[in-house]
Amino acid sequence: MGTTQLESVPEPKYWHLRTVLSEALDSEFEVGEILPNERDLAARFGVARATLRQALEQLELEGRLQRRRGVGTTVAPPRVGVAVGTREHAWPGAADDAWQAADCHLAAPPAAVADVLETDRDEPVHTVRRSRVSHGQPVAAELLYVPPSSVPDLTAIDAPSGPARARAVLRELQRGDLERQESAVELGSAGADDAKELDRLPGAPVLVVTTRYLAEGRTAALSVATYRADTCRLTFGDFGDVEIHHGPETRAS
Amino acid sequence: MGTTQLESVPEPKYWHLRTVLSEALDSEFEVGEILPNERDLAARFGVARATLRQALEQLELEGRLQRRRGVGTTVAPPRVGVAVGTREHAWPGAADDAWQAADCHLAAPPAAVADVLETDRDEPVHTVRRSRVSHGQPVAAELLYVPPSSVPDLTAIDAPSGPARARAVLRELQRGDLERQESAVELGSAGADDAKELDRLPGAPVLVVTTRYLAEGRTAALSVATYRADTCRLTFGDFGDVEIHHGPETRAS
DNA sequence: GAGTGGTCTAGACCACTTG
DNA sequence: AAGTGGTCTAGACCACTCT
Repeated sequence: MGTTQLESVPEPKYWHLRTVLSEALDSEFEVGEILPNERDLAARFGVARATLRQALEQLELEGRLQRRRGVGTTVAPPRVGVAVGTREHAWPGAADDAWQAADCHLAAPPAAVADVLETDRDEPVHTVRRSRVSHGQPVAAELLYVPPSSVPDLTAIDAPSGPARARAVLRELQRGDLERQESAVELGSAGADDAKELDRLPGAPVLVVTTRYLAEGRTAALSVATYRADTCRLTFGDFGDVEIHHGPETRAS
Repeated sequence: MGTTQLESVPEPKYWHLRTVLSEALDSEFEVGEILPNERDLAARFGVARATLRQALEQLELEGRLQRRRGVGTTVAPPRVGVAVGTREHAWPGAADDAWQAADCHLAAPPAAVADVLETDRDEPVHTVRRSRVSHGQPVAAELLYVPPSSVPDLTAIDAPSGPARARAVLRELQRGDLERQESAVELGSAGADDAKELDRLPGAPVLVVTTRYLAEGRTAALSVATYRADTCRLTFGDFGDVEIHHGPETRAS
C-alpha cells in the first residue's frame, strides 16, 4: 500500500534498486546526462542515502555511472576498449603508442620486481613512469622497470632523469629485439599517487596489468600498469570495438 | 588529545585503517587465520563499525581477506594464477582443461551475442554452461555460445540438453580447427546466478572475460566467463607463478 | 555561498553458520 | 542459542566544484 509491493524473496534493497536504476538508465537517460542528486533520489525511492549510495556504487563499478564530488552523477559512456596485448599499442617505445613518458629515474625496485628481473635486490634499475590517455581521458598509469643490462647502449650523457631520459630508455629497450610478452590481470585499488594521476579517489578500483617483456630468453623489462576499472575494457588480440557485457542481465535465455 | 595524534593531511579514516590492517596482515597473521570480529575490531580502533567495514571491503577487493557470513573474516591466500590465453587451458574442449561442462541447451542468445556471432537475433545457438574449479574452489562461471553452423556434424540423437550434450558440442567445436582467439577483460559484478555458482553474494566483483573464437576467418563461438575477482589473477601467455602485485604500496622507490 | 558527492557515526535488525 | 558478517537507518559534517 505504500510505494509498490513487498517482495516475498528478501532481495536486498540496494540490489533491487540497482536493477531498477539500471533499467532506467537504459530507457530514460542519455550518455552524459546528469542524474538527480543522491538526497533526492533516496527520498524518491524511500530509502536512506547510504542504501541508495550502495546501489550507485555498484553501477559505478559496472561502468554505468560516473560520480564526481562537487559536481554530480552522470551516465557514463560505454567502456573504451584499450589494447593491451598487441605490439603496436602496448610495447614499450613503439612509434604510435598511446603512452606518454612522464619521468625516469634510477633506483632499486621493490624486492618482488627484482626477483622477476633476476637482478640483485639492491641493484638499481631504470624506472620509467608513463601515463596512457585515451579519448582525452587518463586511463592508465604505469611503472616500467628496465635493468641497465637491457639497454647497454644507453648513453650516460643526457640528464639522468626526466621525460627525455625516459624516452631514451624506451628507445634503447626497443632496439633490443623484444620477443614476446606475458601478462597477468588482477583487480586492485588505486594508491594515492595512481589515484591522482587517474583523476580518481584513493581506493578506486583498477585493473592491474603486470607484463613481462622477454628478449633472448630472459626478462628484459617488467611493467606494472594500473588501468581505471570503471572506464576501461582491456583487449587482448584484436578484440577492438566489440561491446557485449552490459550488466549481469546480459545472459537472458 | 584523545587517542593518538591528529593528521594534518585529512586522509580518510577508512583508508588509514586499510593501511594499518594491511601491514598487520603482513607481519602478524598467517594465511587462513581468523581475524577478530568486526565489532571488536571497530572498538579497538575507535571507529564505527561501518568505517571498519569500509577498510575490510578494500582489503577483500584486493584479495587480502576473505569474509563469510556467519563464520568470520580470514586472511586470504595469494591469488591463484588462472591461465586464460593458452590453448591448453582455455580452449573449449581441450583435453586437460579445468572446465566442467554443466549443461547445454539450444536457445536464442542475447542480441549483442547474436551480433558478434553474425547470426540472426532469433536464431537459436547451443548455449553451454561450464564452471571452472581451481585448487578445489570454484573460480569461474561461463556461458559459451556456439552457432549450429560451427558444429555441423553434431548428431541430434543424444539428449537435447544436459552435461553429455554439452561435452558433445565442445568435442565437435574442437574438431573445427579453431585458429585463434581474441579476449577482452573488464570489471563487473556477479548476478544472482553467477554469485551462487561462485559461492559469493550478488554484486561480488568479477572479472568478465569475453572471448571470441575464430575459425576460417569467422567467429566460431563466443564465451562470456566471469572470474572471481577476489581470488583470481588472470594470466595471458605463460605468466604462471609470478607474484608481484601486493597492494598499492608495491611501488616503493 | 549553495549544491554536490564523500566520510563517519551509533544504533538496529536480518541471514547465516556453528556448537 | 550464540556469534558472525550483511543490510539499513537518520542524521551529521567535510571536501570539493561551481557561479
